[in-house]
Amino acid sequence: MALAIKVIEETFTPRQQAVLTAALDLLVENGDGLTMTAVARRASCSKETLYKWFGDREGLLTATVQWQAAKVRMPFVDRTHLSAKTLRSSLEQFARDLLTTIIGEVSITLNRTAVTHAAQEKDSLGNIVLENGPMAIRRRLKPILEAARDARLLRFTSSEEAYRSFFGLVVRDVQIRLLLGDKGLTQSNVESNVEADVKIATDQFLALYGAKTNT
Amino acid sequence: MALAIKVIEETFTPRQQAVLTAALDLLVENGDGLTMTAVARRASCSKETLYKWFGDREGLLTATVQWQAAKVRMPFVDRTHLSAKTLRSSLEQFARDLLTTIIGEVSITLNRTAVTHAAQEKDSLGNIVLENGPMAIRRRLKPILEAARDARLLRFTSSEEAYRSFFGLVVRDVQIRLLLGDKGLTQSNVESNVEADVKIATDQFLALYGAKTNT
DNA sequence: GAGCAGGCGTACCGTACGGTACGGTTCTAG
DNA sequence: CTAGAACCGTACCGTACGGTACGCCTGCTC
Repeated sequence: MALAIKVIEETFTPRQQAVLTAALDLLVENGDGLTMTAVARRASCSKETLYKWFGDREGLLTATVQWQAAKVRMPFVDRTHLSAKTLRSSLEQFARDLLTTIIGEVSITLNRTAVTHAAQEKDSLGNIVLENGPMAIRRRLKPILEAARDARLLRFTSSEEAYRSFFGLVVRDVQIRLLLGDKGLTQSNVESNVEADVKIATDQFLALYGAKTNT
Repeated sequence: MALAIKVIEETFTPRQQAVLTAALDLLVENGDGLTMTAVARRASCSKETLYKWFGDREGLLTATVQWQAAKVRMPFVDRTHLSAKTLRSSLEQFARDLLTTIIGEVSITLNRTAVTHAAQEKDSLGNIVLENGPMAIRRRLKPILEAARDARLLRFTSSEEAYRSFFGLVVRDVQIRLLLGDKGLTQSNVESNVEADVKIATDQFLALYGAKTNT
């Protein structure tokens, strides 16, 4: 809980951000096998500086993931006047953002790195990614859903369940396949289908949870 | 393609299977950081034997994942006489198997290992997991769906789309959260909800794709 | 200009681990 | 009984990498 708030406070000097960018680039290129030496060389700084700024490799990695993950910004959705139409477009917006984020190379890298670390009892990176990924969306989406329910546009008993259904309908098997390196799922391949998938997912979600007047 | 067939052929002596079991145990315990020395010690064999049998670390890992992933067996579903009732129970069975597999410690470990390797341009493990996970389910489920469509029990244009919706409705955000080490999602926590989730997912899928007579 | 802080580059250290070599032991074949 | 294969245990080698130390340069302050 303190984490999400802390992230926003966390500020880095431009030079430090340049270092983090280099680290992220290497992460995208070589996966978790990034070397302190490599980062130092890429960022044209000394290893000593890296250790001074970030403590150790883990710290550098955490800073990189944190800094990058916090960049994922969800667009603000107008909640004041909800209609069937604005609700649909809001949902589509959410679906679109979720999908485009998930299929991005940076997101894939961050998720892979976090998964790798979760396999070693180090769940800090996993928590960061969770907090800035699924949980962030959940925090944003649930109020909308509940407002829509109050406005009799949606029907459900548990907003948690509704959120998770939405997530599933949007993400499907795309994320896990990308994480596993499925070559049948190139980025451009998925990208070109985003709009259609967004439409389908939204339609399906509304079919399941929309009040009768919605189609 | 040749891979899926090869897997079945692949046979290991009991002794070798004991070694693979040891390797899997260490994988579950320590994540991908398993050491050849550790495997040798755990399995009471010499490193030289490991290298003789599996070539190198990569080979041992591949053999372990392959051997374990192939153990995931989907129950056979009767396709001969489909009714609304048998269709529903088949779908529930699929959902149940998918969920229980995904939340298992072994599955989590295998997926994490494969994801880790996919981050290093080594996608062989990812392919194995994909082939024995999502793809295996898809291969099994799609014929059922198509048979159900022919029997006027389901309605869809693309069986691929229908399958992916089913997958999404069942898995939702459970797998990615487990892979990321979400502590709010303990195994027992999820386990106790499997039946309820299976029911919900099946209901939702039938609501979306069932012919009108189905509820 | 002297002193000093920040930071670059490089050399260095220790260790962990993949991979190999080798001696000793058990089992099987003939 | 002997030869040899299979395999265990362990010692060993080379390297890669995390982390530290140090020399040097730059720029800033008084």
